[in-house]
Amino acid sequence: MATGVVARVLLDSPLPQLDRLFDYRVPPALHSQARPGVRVLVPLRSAGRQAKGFVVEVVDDGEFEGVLSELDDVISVAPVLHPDIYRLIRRAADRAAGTASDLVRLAVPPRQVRVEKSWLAGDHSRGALPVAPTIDGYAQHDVSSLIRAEHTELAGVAPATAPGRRIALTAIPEPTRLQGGEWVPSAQRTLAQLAVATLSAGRSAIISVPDYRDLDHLAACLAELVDSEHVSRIDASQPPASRYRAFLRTLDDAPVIIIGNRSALLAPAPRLGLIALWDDGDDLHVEPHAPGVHSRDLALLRQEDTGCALVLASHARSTDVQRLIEVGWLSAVEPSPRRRRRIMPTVHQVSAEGPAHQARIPSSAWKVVSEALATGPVLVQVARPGFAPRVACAECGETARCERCRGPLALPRAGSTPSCRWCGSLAVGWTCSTCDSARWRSAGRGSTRTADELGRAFPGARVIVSDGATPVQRAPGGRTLVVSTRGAEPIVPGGYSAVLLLDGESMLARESLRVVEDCVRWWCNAAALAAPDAPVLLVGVGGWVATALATGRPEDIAERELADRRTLRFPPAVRVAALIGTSDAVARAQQSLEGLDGVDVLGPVALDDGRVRSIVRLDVARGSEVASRLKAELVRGATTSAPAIPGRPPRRRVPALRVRFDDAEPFDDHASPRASS
DNA sequence: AGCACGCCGACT
DNA sequence: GTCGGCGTGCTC
Repeated sequence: MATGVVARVLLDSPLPQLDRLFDYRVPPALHSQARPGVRVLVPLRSAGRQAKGFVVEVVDDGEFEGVLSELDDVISVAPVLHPDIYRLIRRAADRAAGTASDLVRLAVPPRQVRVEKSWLAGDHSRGALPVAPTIDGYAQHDVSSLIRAEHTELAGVAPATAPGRRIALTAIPEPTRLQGGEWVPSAQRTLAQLAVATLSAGRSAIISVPDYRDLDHLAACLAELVDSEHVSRIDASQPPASRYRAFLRTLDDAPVIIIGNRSALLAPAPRLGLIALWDDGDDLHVEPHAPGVHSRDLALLRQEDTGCALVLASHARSTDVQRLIEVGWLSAVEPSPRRRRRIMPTVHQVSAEGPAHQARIPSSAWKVVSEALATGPVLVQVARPGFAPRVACAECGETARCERCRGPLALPRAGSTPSCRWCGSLAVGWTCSTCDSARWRSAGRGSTRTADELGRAFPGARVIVSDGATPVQRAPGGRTLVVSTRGAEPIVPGGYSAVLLLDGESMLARESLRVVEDCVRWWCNAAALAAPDAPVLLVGVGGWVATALATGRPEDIAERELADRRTLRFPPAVRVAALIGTSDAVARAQQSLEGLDGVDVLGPVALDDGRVRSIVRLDVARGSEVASRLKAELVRGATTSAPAIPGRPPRRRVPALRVRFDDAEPFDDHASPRASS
């Protein structure tokens, strides 16, 4: 039916039953302002009740057959939800049985009126684009074709079929020096060069990295290649005003380099030419809020939408990337000439006596470290922060547990009172629950205890401790031992003269689906901070993993891990969806999936809060079907309240059903009492 | 979320 | 015969 100008509006509401477009008539006074992307105010259900929303499209003819209400107002003419971004968000939400508005929250930062006004009034012209830099360390035909391919796309090559435009890039495993003297990981410089090359071709680039240290390195690399007016930094840590300003800048017509973490992938980049993702195996790439999308998925979807180039770069390949390579979606690109970092396994044969014995360092490693210390700093990677990661009863040897919450106790520093790793409470007057003894002893070694021991083993060396709570950004050169927990390793000028990966055994002992690939990633990332020919030693790990590392072929590990997961039907060989809720709701959700090929369900198992959990495993090809059926169950669960049992529970406040896609945690099999939160 | 509609029990 | 309880369902 002809209804005049109609705005199709996405409501700003987390309710799954409102997660679709609503049609509103646009009154003539608002015709010029009600453009796609603007924030609007609309009536909902009854006059007087208003909801906020975003205009997704403006059409002459709505789809809705009934009587249309009128748009109440246009909040601002800034087109903050770009139609391309809406489409991306819609696809990402549908893949994960989530709502579009959950993702809009990530994509569009909270409005800042002053910032917006000055942007609307401002001048959006930019200076000249930079010239294309060379991309160091890679064969020109490998990487430059990424950028050049953009022009063939304009000539009409179908984006999804053009070959060689989606690559898994193995990063150069060594630090590099910028002109200003600052040292950064080579990987960050490569990504910056790729982005600037893209910009010089008149196209935007997005680079997403997991943490703020990567982001700072990236910003430093870009600073010497391109004027800051061409760079926009999108991350949630900045103050609201600058965050909104950086976001609005990506709405301009001029191409821009967008750097940031997860939400950078949802920034509206004009003429997008490149998406690059650093270290996709890092779980900081998983959005903690519902529906928990992974940056890698956003990158893949957006690449498909736009036909831009895609680079997934890392030192150690994730099984997810391995899968994409094996199905032919990505092609692997290596530095040229090949730079392989060999990580040498060291038999855990502790010296019989002397300071190395005290520090529990194998004698061969002790020799390497003492020699390396003469030429520069040495990195020692350990598994855990603090002094002792575990406290045990001195009588019976049982792990000491918190008397309040049963969490394990740890010793934050030498001589301190043990405290609970879960609730943090101090274990004053602790007694063993097994044998009633009041005496405890520390067990295991954390970063500070290792540092103490190493300081004694290598007299005269300066010892620096870096961990997640107090990370050290840069350590000085010279005779320095840097003891660091994984992920907190500082970069040093010229690279470390040796790297010692000390707690391989205990890191691998963790019960998790992804232990092996996580450990390999941590080790390879630490190894990449070493000087080019410096020795890298791994203590306490043998077998096929050690062989692959010793030959400098970590991708063999990804390949084998993926093969194992295929036989076991574990992710990423299949997708998974966790169903959590009342046993009724979970059972109904399972029923809704009956009759689908390539779908099986594990569970339900009871959780400790009375709810149950099932794990749905599905072939990758079944994704949209399973997600849409589960979404329908979520809508039903939110719409109809559960059949009230005449017994106890009168009204439930928690949602009856929660669905979470592609979360490996259910397979991790560590029954932590915190799982309920 | 809010808010209206409707069906059932207790009231003037 | 009618008032109002809250369970049920819809929102352009």
